[in-house]
Amino acid sequence: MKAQSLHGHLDALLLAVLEQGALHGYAIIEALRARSDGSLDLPTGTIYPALRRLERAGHVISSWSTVNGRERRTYELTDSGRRALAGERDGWHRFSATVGRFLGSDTPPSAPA
Amino acid sequence: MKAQSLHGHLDALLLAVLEQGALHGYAIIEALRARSDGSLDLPTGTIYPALRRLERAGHVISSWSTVNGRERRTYELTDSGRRALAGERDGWHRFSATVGRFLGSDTPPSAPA
DNA sequence: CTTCATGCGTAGATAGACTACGTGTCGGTT
DNA sequence: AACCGACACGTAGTCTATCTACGCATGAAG
Repeated sequence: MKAQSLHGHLDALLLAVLEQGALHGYAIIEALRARSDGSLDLPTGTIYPALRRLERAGHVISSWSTVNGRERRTYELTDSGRRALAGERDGWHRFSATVGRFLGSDTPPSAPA
Repeated sequence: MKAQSLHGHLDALLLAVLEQGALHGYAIIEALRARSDGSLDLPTGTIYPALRRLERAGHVISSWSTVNGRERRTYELTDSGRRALAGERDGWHRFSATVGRFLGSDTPPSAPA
């Protein structure tokens, strides 16, 4: 999948993966890849700047730790981030409903949690 | 809605509106606005270049006509365009399913045609 | 005659993700 | 011991697609 199409929806995805628990950058990339069956294989040059944007915006906070001699920066959602996520979720639903109206809204209902 | 988020999906939308019949540029804009309840209000500077892209790609063909002393350029889907639309549709479904898996895939099923 | 809706079009700005680098550790292979 | 791949972070510059802001022209309405 062309991640090109992610334009404007990446922040929402990042907030969403962090909703289920704090992760460090590399793990976020793997989480996105895993939960999308490999469709979303985003390069570090996309993820790290995005995370810093989110941190500057106050939606996440980061903290360093050392694991196996490797420096990790772990990101965690803030309250502001949780609110932002709710907004992004809403925006996504409106967006996908609108586009779906043109391209066929029959998105096969993937099994919910 | 920020049309910003359309990035990469605009061509699909254009092909989709043309699927139901040939239209000229201005009418395409109105069709998008109408069928989206005003959510998609795209400026001419977005539409016209996009249509020319599609024409260069062979997905649409245009023809001039004069109506009420006004020059109109009417666009029509080609076979290639129809095939492209099928692909875009497929791509959209995969995309929205993937993103939906993270943001909640519960897109309310809007009534089909 | 001025203004608004219709209708086409281009040039330059802007935004957001991408490519291509660069740094360093750890573990396994040769 | 040298090397290479996985882990883990990060930045600079490019690229693509949409947007903003124009410009031109006709017809109808005030």
